[in-house]
Amino acid sequence: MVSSLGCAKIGCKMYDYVATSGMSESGINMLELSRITRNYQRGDLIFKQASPSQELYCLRSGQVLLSHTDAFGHKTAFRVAGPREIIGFRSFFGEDDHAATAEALTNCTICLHTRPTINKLIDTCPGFARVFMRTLARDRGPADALVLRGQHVPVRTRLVYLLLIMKDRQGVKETKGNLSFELPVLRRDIAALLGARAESVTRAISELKKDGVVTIKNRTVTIPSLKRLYAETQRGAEAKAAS
Amino acid sequence: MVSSLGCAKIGCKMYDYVATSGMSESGINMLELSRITRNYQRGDLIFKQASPSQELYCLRSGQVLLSHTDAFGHKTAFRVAGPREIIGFRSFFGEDDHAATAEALTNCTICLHTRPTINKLIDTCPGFARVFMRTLARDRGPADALVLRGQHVPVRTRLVYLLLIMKDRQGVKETKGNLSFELPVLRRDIAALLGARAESVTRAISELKKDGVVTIKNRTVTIPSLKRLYAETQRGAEAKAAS
DNA sequence: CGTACCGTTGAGGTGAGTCAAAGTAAGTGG
DNA sequence: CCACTTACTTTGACTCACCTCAACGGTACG
Repeated sequence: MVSSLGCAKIGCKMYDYVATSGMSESGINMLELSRITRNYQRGDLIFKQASPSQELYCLRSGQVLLSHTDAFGHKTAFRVAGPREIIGFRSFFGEDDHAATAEALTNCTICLHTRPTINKLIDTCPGFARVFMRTLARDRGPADALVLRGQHVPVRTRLVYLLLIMKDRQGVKETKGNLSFELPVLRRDIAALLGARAESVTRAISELKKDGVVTIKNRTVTIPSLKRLYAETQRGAEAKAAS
Repeated sequence: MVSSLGCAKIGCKMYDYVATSGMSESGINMLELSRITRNYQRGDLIFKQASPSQELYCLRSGQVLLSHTDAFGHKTAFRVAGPREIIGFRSFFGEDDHAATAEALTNCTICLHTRPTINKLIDTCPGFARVFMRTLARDRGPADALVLRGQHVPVRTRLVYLLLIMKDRQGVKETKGNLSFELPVLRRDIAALLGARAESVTRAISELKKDGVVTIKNRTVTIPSLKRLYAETQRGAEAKAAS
């Protein structure tokens, strides 16, 4: 079993929420008492699309891929969650079955919080509800990657956007002027995030490499010039102002 | 000026929320006192992308198109709101600038609710917060139309989905076995909803007509067989089960 | 009767999907 | 340590749905 350190000690998001919502010790104790900690192996399903949503999941370590499979059997990924992020909240508060599948990209440790506890927290502290409303409102859910999936933007550009997002989420190393970081996902997952096929991702990668914008070797991304990467973003964007 | 009937009398959504959240008269009075009613003409902007979000808008009559314009100047519509629907709540609770533009498709009457009132309602009644959290969680926002914009689904099929959604939202008439209803939007808006171009929509429409699935003349949609229309939905969906 | 907007139709180009096959990396068991 | 399996990645050839551009028809309104 995992260490029994409290949420406070490990910098858990739920703890932050309870704390910033101006709640006393009692709220934190409530969380601690009902918290369930689980470990997942790489590849494990944390929850599955269309299964009932019972808990709120709070990542302590590891990475999780959230994806949605439509009626046509097409898988679209819309979020990569990391430590200190909460997942499953949309279905939880929507009181709906899970709209997405969560899969462990790496080994993960996750805290589960049950409905009675969360409801009690909401009832006793309006601030807590307010913080969560903010989270819900800001999370675009499957739309998070709206840019990433707009058909009018070429795969190459969408990939660049994704890299810029990933860069800020993953640990970035700097070696002799080059930034580099590790991708937490496979080609096929990148494809799912971009709404493209793995082959197209490969082609976009080799194009970007050819043009010296970024190099992606296996899981390692190397950026010679961040400026150059940002410039890529503007490709074909002579921004015809909207009506 | 518009009639001063209370929200209760006109079946306003906000009133429902306050009522079902088990709140007393006081909550409803609070709403009534601070409510501002406005009229908009067809084509008017109700709020604009990137402008600060100050109020919650509750439609009393008319139809509103919600759309988002990306950095490339591409407009994507993601929702058509009608009477008794609330708009602008995502930015309101996200405490962000508006992520979308709301435009009146027809003449509209809309109630505005200000932040202090809403906050007070949340603070005094956890049930009210809970109801709104449910709304926020269930609203996919710009992703609502995820199916409608999946590139892997042909425009023709996406259009059929849209028609099925519209059918349930608009008043449907039945004349000698044929269902028919009015589209509240222009071709260009349909295109924005589908993530396609107006020309492609036209082509899809004429194809569907040729195959006798639906007829769309100007704004009037005629459906000879609902069964046939649903069947259209399955086009090319030999559902290769996802991995 | 012109202006303006919407809708339709046609011709042409292309980005990305599909299919198929070869190359590479990683784990397993003898 | 090496064959063998399995999974992931890359490359190439082909096809097609949709975009783009451009012209034309229809309807409303001054």
